[in-house]
Amino acid sequence: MKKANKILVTRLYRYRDAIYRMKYMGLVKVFSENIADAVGVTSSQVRKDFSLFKLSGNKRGGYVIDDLLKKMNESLGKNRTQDVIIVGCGHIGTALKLYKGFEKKGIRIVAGFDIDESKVTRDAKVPILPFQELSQFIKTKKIKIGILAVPETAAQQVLDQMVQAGIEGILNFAPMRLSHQENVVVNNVNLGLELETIIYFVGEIEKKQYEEK
Amino acid sequence: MKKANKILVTRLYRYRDAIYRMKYMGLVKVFSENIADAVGVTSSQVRKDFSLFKLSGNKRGGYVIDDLLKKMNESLGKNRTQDVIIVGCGHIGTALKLYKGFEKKGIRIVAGFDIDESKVTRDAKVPILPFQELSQFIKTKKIKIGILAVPETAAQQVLDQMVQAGIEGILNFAPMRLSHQENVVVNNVNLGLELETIIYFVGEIEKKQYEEK
DNA sequence: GATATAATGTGAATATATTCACATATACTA
DNA sequence: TAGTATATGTGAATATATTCACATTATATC
Repeated sequence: MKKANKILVTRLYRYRDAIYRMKYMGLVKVFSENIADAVGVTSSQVRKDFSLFKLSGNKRGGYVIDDLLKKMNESLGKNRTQDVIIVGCGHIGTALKLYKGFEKKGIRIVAGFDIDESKVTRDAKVPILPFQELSQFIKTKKIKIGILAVPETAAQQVLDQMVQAGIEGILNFAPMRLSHQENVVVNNVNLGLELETIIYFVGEIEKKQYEEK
Repeated sequence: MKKANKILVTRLYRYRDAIYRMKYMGLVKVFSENIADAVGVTSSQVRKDFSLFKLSGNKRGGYVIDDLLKKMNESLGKNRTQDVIIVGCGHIGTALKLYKGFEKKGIRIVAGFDIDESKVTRDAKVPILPFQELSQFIKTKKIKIGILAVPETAAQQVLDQMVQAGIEGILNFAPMRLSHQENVVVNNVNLGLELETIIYFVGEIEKKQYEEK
């Protein structure tokens, strides 16, 4: 388990998801090649990644799924549910608040926050609270992870406030890089950028196909 | 403009966004270091990337923003708006349908599709149409790009159908790798995975800080 | 106009990531 | 139980990506 860089860790979570899917299909054993196929990498990549994370199997026998998942869960952490808040309850924030995919990963959205008082719903199962209560909530409930889904113009300021209150990891949907100390983890989801690059490469492929004719 | 790999192209779009922001702030000239700071890379990375894309400036003088943007737009394409459809109008699909950030990038959502007939809204500005009309719509309107926001279990099948009808680029929100021919471009947005990796690295940082004490 | 300064542009050097290839161990077969 | 086939695990080799460093040249100054 050497330098655990982001790309490596991301792949390991992908492997785990794929292996869970295989388990639910009834499989008991897997080979590195099965995992590789499911995730779209080479089998030696899988074995090398496993090696770096001290995940071992049986020579000739592949990996016993239950054992492997147990070890992966130890390394990657799946012991307890993580409480997460959403800051900004516009379209994206609200969609994430209702997104069903987090639960099975042990991620629980515990509250939303919005500056628009008319959006406040204190009694909902997952309440939306006024923005003024954000810092206090983070401190009191010791929230460490937040989703940032506010308008671009407010994003940096809100991030600073969240970090100030104790947030240590942020998933940012504002389409720009936000500055932060290096002891804060920030992942960015930039939807416009994702589409733009798709459009670019579709154009390149079409260009190439045209040239081939 | 050699091997235009994804990571390089993505950075270039980021540079462009940052440069537009600087332009709107009233700047006329930029240096590689300004761009680097805005995007969070080194200045030599910026210059190297520019070099690969045949984007040049003036020695000692930096880059004239308007000239640079013109050249970037030629390389990266921003001549015409791109029509995009959304398949699956659940929480995420609907949020994307309403997302304001696409427009300024020349991306126009022209329709949503859903298997649930009760969601159909033919007369809306951006209509939601029944899933049965998807293939015909793609063919008739020559749609090339689609956002896939259907449940995990349906994703592969729907992707195949979209590609069959003529889609060449897909932004996939289902949390798994989908198989496709290599002349189809697929980008994945895996929200659970993003949060998981944040949680992982927050844990690592906390562990490290604990050990330091 | 001459000189000093500062930024680009890019090969070369370095760092990082992936793949190769094979010794090793284990499961299966007969 | 001996023999064979096959998958792992990992150093070494390769490929890819980033950074260095400096020659070059435009701008600013005097």
